[in-house]
Order: sequence, then C-alpha cells, then structure tokens
Amino acid sequence: MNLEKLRIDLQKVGLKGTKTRLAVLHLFRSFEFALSYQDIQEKLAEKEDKATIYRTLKSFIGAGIIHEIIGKDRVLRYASCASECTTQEHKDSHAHFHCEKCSSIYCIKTPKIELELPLNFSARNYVLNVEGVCQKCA
Amino acid sequence: MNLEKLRIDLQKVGLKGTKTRLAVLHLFRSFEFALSYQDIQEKLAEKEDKATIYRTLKSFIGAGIIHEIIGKDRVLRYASCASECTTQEHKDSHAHFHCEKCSSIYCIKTPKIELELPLNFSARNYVLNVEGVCQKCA
DNA sequence: CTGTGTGCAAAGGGTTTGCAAGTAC
DNA sequence: GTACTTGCAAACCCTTTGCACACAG
Repeated sequence: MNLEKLRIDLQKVGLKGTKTRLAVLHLFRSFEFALSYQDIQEKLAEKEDKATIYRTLKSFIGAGIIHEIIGKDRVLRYASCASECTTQEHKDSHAHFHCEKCSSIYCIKTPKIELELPLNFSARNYVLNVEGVCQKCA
Repeated sequence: MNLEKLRIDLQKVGLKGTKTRLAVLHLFRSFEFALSYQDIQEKLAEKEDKATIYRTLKSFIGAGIIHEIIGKDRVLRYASCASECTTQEHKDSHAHFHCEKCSSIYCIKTPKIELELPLNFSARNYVLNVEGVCQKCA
C-alpha cells in the first residue's frame, strides 16, 4: 500500500488526498470485483462515515476513475474504470458478470457487439450483463 | 380491451382474475416498453393500492408472464416475457434498450452472444443493455 | 366455503442531503 | 486563509410486510 502513489493518482484527477479517499482508492486497487458500499465499509480498516463514503464514490465517478453498476438487488456497486474512461464520459463498453450465488459483480472483456436497433433508436454504449456462477461459488 | 380474453390468459397461468390483475395485464399488452410501478399507477384508470400492484407484479413474474429489469435509476421496470419464458425460469436472453433521456426501457432482439469467460465462471443467461436515445426522444 | 387477494399503514434498506465544524493545500 | 471535506442526523425513495377484511372460484 503505497500511500504516496495513491495521493499522486488522486492529484492527477484533481482530487484532494484525504484519508477516506486514499483508503477507498486503495480498496479499488486491491479487488478485482465491483464493491458495494457495504463491501467497502467491511473492508476498511476503520469504520468511516456512510455519507463520506458515498460522496467519495461520487467524486471518483466524477473524476473518471470508477464507474457505477446497478445489480439486480438494486444495490450500486463500483469498479475501477478501463483506461478509455474520461472525466467527460464513461465509455464502459464492457461486460459485467453477476454471480447468482454471492451477488458479486466482475468486469470482464466484451467481444465487439453489433446490433440492429429499431428505427430512430441510437446507441451510445453497450453493457453486457452475464448472469451465472463465479469462480468462488463454483 | 377484451376483458374475457385477459381473464382466460390469467387462468391459463393459474392466477385468479381480479380487478387489479386484469387492469395491469391490460397495460402490459398495450405498451411496448417496460413499465415501472409509477408508470403503471399513472396509466391505470383508477388509482390502485401500491402494495397490491407490487404483489400483482410479483405474481406475474412467478407465473412467467413478465420479467423484471433494473434501471440505472435503481427503479424496477417490468415487461412482457418472450414466449420462451417459463414459470420455472426466465430465459430472457435478450437486449434492453435504456433511453438516457426519458429512462424508458425497451426490450429488443439480441444477436447470439458468444463470450469467453475467465476460468471457472459459468454463464446461465446474457442480458445486453444498450444505452442511448429512443425514438421518442430522438 | 376457503384459500387468495386487497387495502392501509408502517417498516425496511440503500442512498442522498443540510448544515456546522474540520482540514488539505 | 479559503474552498473543499467530513460527520451526524434526518430525509428520501422505492419496495416489502403484517394484519384484518373482502372476494373469486
């Protein structure tokens, strides 16, 4: 856990390096699946304020370093962005794997998707959700 | 609005033909996009009880005649099932178009999806979410 | 007649907001 | 020093549940 590196990474996207932000960013660097507020709270060394965590997540989204995924359980989860995401727009054209047993969400590579849309519909982004069983629950 | 036909359709899937169920089923037959609880309430001729509507929706899902879609706004929407859905399992391997302007969700045909999953992940169902602008908002 | 469905009100659970006090730079 | 963050509590919003009453078959 290289604190200075995290601080610099935050600086790069214009965010101040506060205690909560550093801790949360560290989590995103440490897990390969999407984290919910609850996951984050559990994994943090010390309990942080709920509102602060949610605001931290919003600021990360605004900075283009994580993106939000909604699960079937109506719970928001957050995952690191691919490099092509920018502050302006999240181009997260990739797949999410939703585990039906543990509800974990993983980001996975997507093949190119081509789709015929009905007349006068225009697509900006494709998100493929795959439902199944993850390696932990297999 | 052929009331008798709706009543028979409910009977077929083992549901009693109550006033609320008939009215809600009629709505699903009348709209080509997914309906939220709010949409349903607004479109109904007379206001129905919230709990009753939600329970009606759950019973329709259980009967395999509609399926649930979660939107980015954390609101559940419901749409008629394709014919391959059964009481036992919803095989709704199809695409949903989420309009970024009006939040409407449309069910659209999906091309066959093939995807390499990481080791020990197994997929049961694919749901493609397309984000863009629908024909009404174009 | 009997098991199901309804209506009301209240609870649940995740997320957001207002505001005074604290802190990074 | 100043604008940005935090912490607490309360508000929000959608959805679910408990319970007494009503109704379809």
